[in-house]
Amino acid sequence: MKHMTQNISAEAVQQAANMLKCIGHPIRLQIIDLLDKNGEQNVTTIYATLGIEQAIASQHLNLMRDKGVLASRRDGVNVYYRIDDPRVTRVIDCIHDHCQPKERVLDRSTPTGR
Amino acid sequence: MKHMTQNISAEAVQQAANMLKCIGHPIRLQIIDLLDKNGEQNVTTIYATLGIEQAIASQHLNLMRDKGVLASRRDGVNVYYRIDDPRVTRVIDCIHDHCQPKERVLDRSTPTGR
DNA sequence: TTGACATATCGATATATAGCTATAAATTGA
DNA sequence: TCAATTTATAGCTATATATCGATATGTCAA
Repeated sequence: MKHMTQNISAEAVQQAANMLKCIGHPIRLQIIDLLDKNGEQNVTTIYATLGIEQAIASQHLNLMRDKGVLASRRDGVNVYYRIDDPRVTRVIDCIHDHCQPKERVLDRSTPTGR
Repeated sequence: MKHMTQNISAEAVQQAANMLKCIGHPIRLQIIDLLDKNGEQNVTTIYATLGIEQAIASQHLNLMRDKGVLASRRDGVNVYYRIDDPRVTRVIDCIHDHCQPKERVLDRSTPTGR
C-alpha cells in the first residue's frame, strides 16, 4: 500500500515540522500562495493585496525569511520577496491539487446523515 | 507555468492553515508518520515507539482528534488512533516524496561555494 | 469488588506567538 | 540636505502552546 518505508530521521522530522509550522498561519499561507502564483512581490503589493497592516506583513515576511522559506531582494526602495524553499512550493501545490476544504468540519455535534 | 489560478477562499485558507499548523510539530508529525506507514495504533504503541511520556502522547493525540486530523476507536482497554483527514495523508506523502532535508539549512553565514 | 493496566485530564509553569502602535532606517529625487 | 516613500524594528500586551507530575477515569479479568 505504501511504496517505501524508509524511516524519517529526527533531523528530517524537525525540519519538516518547522517548515509546516511556518506556513501554518493564514496570513503566511496567503503570502506564500500569492508568491507561488505571481512570483516575487514587494511588501507594498503584498500587504495591499491581503488587506493587512504594513508592519504585520513585514513581520511575517521577515519571519519566513529567517526560517529559509522566503528570500528577498532589494531594488531601490522596494524589497521583493520570493519563495526560496522548493519544499514549500511542493506542499502548496499539493494543497491546491488535493485539499479542498473538508465537507465535514470541526463540529461533530450535528450528524451529517451517516 | 501554473495550471490553474483559482483564488483560494478565506475559508479554505483558514482550514489549510489550521491543518498545517496542527501537523507542524515534531511529535505530531512523527505520530502521523507512524500512522501513515503502519495504520492505526494504540496509545501505548505510539508513545513507546516515539519514546515519549504517555501524557504527552495522549495530549497530542487528543489535540489532533479535536482538529479532525485523527480519529479514534476504543477496543477494550486500548484506544486506536488513525488518520482521518485525507489531506494530511496527501501532505505527508508529498513530504516523503519531495522533501528531503534542505542541503543549505538556516545558516547563511557559511558560503556554500556558489 | 478489587487490582492491573491503558488512557485521559488537571493544575501549574514556562515559553512562544500574534498583533498593535509608534518609530526607526533605508533609499531616492528634488 | 530635506522630504517622501518604503520597509524594518522595538516595546508592549494578550493569548496560545508545550511540557511535567500527579491524579482521575475507564475497562477487563480474577
